[in-house]
Amino acid sequence: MSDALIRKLECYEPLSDDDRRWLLSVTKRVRVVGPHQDLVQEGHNPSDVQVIVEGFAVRYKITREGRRQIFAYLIAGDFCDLHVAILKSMDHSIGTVATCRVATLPPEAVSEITVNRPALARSLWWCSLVDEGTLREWIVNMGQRRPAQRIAHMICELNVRMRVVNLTNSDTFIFPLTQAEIGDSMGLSTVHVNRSLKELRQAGYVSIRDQKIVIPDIQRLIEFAAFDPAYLHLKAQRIVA
Amino acid sequence: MSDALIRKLECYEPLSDDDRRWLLSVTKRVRVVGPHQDLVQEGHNPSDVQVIVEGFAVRYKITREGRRQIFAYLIAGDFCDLHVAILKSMDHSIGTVATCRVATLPPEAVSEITVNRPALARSLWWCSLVDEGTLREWIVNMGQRRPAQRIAHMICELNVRMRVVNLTNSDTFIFPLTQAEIGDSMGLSTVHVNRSLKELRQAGYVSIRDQKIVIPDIQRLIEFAAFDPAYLHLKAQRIVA
DNA sequence: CGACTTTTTGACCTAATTCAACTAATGTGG
DNA sequence: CCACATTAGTTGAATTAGGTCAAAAAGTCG
Repeated sequence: MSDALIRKLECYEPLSDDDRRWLLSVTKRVRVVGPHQDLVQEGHNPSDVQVIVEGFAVRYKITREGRRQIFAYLIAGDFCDLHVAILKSMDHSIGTVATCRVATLPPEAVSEITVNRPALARSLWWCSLVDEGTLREWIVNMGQRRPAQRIAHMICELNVRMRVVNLTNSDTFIFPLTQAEIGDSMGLSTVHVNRSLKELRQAGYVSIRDQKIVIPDIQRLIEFAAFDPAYLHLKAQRIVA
Repeated sequence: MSDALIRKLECYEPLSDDDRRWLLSVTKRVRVVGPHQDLVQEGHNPSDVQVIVEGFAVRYKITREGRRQIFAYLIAGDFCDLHVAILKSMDHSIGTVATCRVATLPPEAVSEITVNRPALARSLWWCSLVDEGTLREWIVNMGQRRPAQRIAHMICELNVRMRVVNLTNSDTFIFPLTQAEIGDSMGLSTVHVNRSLKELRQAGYVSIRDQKIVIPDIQRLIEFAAFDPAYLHLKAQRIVA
């Protein structure tokens, strides 16, 4: 279960047995957080670093006008707040969508990494650079792609990330967002998300049913979405598609 | 001139005299790059880290369909490619807009920082976290704000950043982007940028003329744009507005 | 079962794009 | 320095993509 993080990190560089063991031990204690709960809130300053072990969460911000923008999806193996050591306060919130199991690394674990485990530190740095690349691609998506293509692109990305942590090997995975939440992610109205999904479904690109995404032909979807996974910076090409 | 970087870093934490001197010496040699040149290209893997000393550049990506999305503005004191040490290849390009003076840090300088200058390393980490926050806010901007507000928000942000590096103290600064380039930044057509700018100008919020932005009343603009600079994580509040 | 949320659909409307023309600026070579 | 070429900004009109509103259908959960 909690080896998602390890699987992910090893897409960058193999870990030593010792680092692997240490990570397992330090992420062993998890708590369960129900759906639609905040893991961290904007303005707060958590002292611990949280890692999603299982479930689905999102990074989001609420504007003064009360509109919500979601700008990242967090799945097993993803860090919530690596920034903690440097920044004084969160500039956005993180909320669960589905029930999550969350591990908590105390500040000592973080300093253990930075001081004594340089290989791990490099891997975490890689994570945060990939997150940054993912944000950039998100912007490209919102700015330059038509709605259906936009959703398709997001699905292609998630499919790759799910494969990395072994949550799919057949282009089918759990996706608990509502259409309203997809809309808040992509800057679209709920109604238009619904119509775009219908378009995708009717064209045979994807279907979302019972909180599950099914991609009948991933190559066709990649083509349609103009998806190029370079920004995920995976070493292992086999994972991509 | 080249103290822009120092000014910026000191928004996070004061530097030691030694670090300050070292930074000055290492960013002393600059080259001049004309307008509309790439400083780094997608897919390439530069070995040096570049810092903008003067001028204006953008991070961008071209989609398969040939559409350009700009997702970051680089001004004096900004790093081009801190990722170099970790990632094998750039997932986007950086191009000048106006003529730039660019300093180049060789790989040795980077390892000097990570190995012997932990305070500097922390400051650079802070830079990269702020960049990340800026990307998130960019997404909020594109997804949730109306065009005129979106442009206004971008201007508020730039105004703060310009003040940090001493490129304005009177809410007036050089802004060399064309309306087409603003459009590519914000996901808007050129025509609509033009109309939104007209709206902003007529309402007395901002005017862009001769490559210069003038903000008559920054508080009014901040209010209109719903701008909250928390995501820039500046220690010195006086800088904000 | 009944309350509630989510999905789906239709009708209407507005915001934003596209197309096209024109003006204003900027730059270039003779 | 001027004539010409090129790029950038401005405006109007037509079109369309996407949003809003409203209501029904389907699914979820106590």
